[in-house]
Amino acid sequence: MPDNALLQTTTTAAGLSRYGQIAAALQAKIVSGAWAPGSAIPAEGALAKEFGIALGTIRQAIAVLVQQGLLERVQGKGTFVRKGLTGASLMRFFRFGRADDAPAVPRSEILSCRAVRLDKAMATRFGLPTGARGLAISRRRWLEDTPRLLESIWLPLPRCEALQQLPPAQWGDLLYPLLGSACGITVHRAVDEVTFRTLAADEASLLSLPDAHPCAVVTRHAFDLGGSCIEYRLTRGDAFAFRYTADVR
Amino acid sequence: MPDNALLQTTTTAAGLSRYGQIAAALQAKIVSGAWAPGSAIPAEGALAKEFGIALGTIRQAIAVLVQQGLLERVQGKGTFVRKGLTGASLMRFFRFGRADDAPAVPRSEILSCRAVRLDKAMATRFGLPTGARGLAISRRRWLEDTPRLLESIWLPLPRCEALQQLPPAQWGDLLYPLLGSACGITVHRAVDEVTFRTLAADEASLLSLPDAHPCAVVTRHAFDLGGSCIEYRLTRGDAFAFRYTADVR
DNA sequence: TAGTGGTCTAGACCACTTG
DNA sequence: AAGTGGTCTAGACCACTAC
Repeated sequence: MPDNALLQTTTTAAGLSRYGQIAAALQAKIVSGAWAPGSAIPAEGALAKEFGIALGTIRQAIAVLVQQGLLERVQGKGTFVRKGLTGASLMRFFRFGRADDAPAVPRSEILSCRAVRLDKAMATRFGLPTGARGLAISRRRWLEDTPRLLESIWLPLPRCEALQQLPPAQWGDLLYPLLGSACGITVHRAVDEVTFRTLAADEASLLSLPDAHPCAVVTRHAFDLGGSCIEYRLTRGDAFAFRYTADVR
Repeated sequence: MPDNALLQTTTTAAGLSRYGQIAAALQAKIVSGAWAPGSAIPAEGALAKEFGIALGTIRQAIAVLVQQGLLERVQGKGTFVRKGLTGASLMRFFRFGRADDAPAVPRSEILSCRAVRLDKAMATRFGLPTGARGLAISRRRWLEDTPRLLESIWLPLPRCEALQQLPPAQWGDLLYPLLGSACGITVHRAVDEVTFRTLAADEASLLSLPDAHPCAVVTRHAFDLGGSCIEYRLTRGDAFAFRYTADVR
């Protein structure tokens, strides 16, 4: 079918290759929720037929989204929409306890949770106007009988309204699964920045550490499937328990 | 050519797909130095003919090595063997100076350099027997007129012998390019581990910081193209200048 | 103009998973 | 046995880089 060759010329039409356009179409399906996290997408053959393209091309489009972490291929079973982050991953920065084999989920204690007005910096992160409403949460996390981490969390309020209806006692230990079930938000990506300072008096007392003790501060921006920021979090923990491994190239 | 279909059955023969085998062959060319860093490898068509396979298959093999960071494709020009790391990348952990726009290369001051016997842990890293010879280097790094980092570096000695012939004054500020030019070693990958502690008295004085000041410690294992460890490095710097960004998923 | 990698096709068979 | 993704082929044209 030599006519198809002409279609390739459309390459520059949308400023994107054919498989790029299709990848965008598939991504829209995922972001919109038409294809739910954890579910299988149609088979390659079916998609190829639907879009009127060759198998190799749809495979290339899928490869793009696999690379982005939106899809996951499983031999013989199908291609699946990836579930979001669990949120337990913050513990990767700290090694409490004696052995390094226990990346357990710390118990969460909600210290406070209230609606606030967001200042300019915070509102900008969420793509909201200054003064927009948000949820400010203060949380302490325990490992066995020791307080280990202090967290300050901000969430955009129109989107996370459902959280306010639920009593904090029913939140459980992980925020992200809760955001999924209560608010329908899938946390797909996060950017963590690590810095270092000393603890203020109130922080130190909450963590049972001496005043001015060194602490590591992890500042997290979390994003949903569409790339919008849906959480800003500040986590503080004992600097001497900090340990992180980075692979270069 | 239906006979080629039978060749696919060879898949399990070597426990590797055809493109996997070819990727391994290409990798051997790179690791052995037959294809030098920075040079172009033969064109896809030439390679396909040489191995007697289709274009798509050789492309898949090349894609594997691109993913591994060994090759780099440039549209219209060719496929090139990537040059190794420059080594300047350790500064990504620290933000000295007022603005965050100056990732300058700090000046290197060699404090000491001598041949030593490697203890068990160090020798094991280099794949050498306990007691093998190594080079122990102590280095201080300056930004403008301020000492910023303290480095302890260990290198395996049969391989890095050429360094001993060169007076440290001629080493320059970067170790990896030196390893390349003097010893023919390409540093392809490194693993950095970050922890925090306080400075010992001698360290503090060398860095013009108060005794017991908090410091970040970066422990680096560097590897050559063949995956052998060829450097162990311990870098210490002011914890309050530490800043690192990690992308999750 | 020639050479390179980038995109796309149409169809084949292989390997894995499920019923 | 049927369905899915994984591998491979043979050949076409497109887009970029050089000379």
